[in-house]
Amino acid sequence: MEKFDRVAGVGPAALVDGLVQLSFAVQAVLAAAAAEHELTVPQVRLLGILRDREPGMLQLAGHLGLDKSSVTGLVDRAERRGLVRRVASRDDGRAVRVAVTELGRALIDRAEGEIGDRVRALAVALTEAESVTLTALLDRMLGGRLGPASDSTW
Amino acid sequence: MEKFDRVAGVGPAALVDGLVQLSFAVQAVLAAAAAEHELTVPQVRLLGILRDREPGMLQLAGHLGLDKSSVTGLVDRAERRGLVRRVASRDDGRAVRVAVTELGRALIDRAEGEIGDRVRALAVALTEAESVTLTALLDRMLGGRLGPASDSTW
DNA sequence: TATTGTTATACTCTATAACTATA
DNA sequence: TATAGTTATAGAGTATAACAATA
Repeated sequence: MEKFDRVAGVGPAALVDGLVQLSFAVQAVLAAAAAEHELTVPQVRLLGILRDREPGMLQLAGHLGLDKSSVTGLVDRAERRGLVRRVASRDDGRAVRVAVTELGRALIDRAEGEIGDRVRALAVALTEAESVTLTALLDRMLGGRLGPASDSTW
Repeated sequence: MEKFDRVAGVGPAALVDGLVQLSFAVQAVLAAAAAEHELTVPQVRLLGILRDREPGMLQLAGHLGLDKSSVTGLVDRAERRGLVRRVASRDDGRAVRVAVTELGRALIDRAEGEIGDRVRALAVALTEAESVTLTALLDRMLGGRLGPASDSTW
């Protein structure tokens, strides 16, 4: 006991604080980078998922962790802007699949580039070795979900 | 070059991905813990700031990074629930200060306890040494803002 | 009956612009 | 005039409950 009390910024409380503060910093960067392309964070997530998928509304809701009715609105707004389109399923008259348009794909590519730049900038204070260490720790915390960039969905 | 291509989950892209994924994980935990006490994340931030301050609306807007009109709404909803109250300033007839009530203080204490537990749980996969390393890296990224827990504001 | 998706409704959060009251 | 705060308005995002159409 008394293992941490003497050093400010160390110990379980500082870890919680750091994780929370960092999450706000990352989200702020995400929102700002998205806004630069007239997107919101949920819209970026939506388009990111659609980059290599053409899911139904329920699958989309599952990916996003949202209610299906929320996804209806999200897709409505994206469709109104020409970023995605609903495609009627041939085998199931009730179902639709959601596909990204060329416009949407171009937009998400640019937005994610900007997001990458800005998030990377959060780590400029770290040496390359520290970045590698951090990446490994994040991977452990996320249960090894940090795979090849291709299926980075968040 | 070709420094990273061979190992999945390492390299700048994996770092960006990890930071983004972690930020979503932390925010989800925050929202869930807050909801358990019928709070939202912005309400938790508000009450957290008021734990050791009694700021005016503009100062509050500064702390939260929001427009003053947004803060009006935030404080309105908290006041309606009896969590905060507006106190008229004696020296300036235009100004109000916002103070947390006993009810609000009790609520934020419980909510932050739960948040601490749940955020800590995100790091269970790490050894104690790794946690210390991670905390130090977070501190570096945040520009040394991880001080004693007392002024943890986010 | 069960499933897929939309609609109706309601709320929180946020911003911009215009306004009130005081300084 | 400048400042502190509110109001009016608008829009995104989210959920719950009820509904329509198809399976």
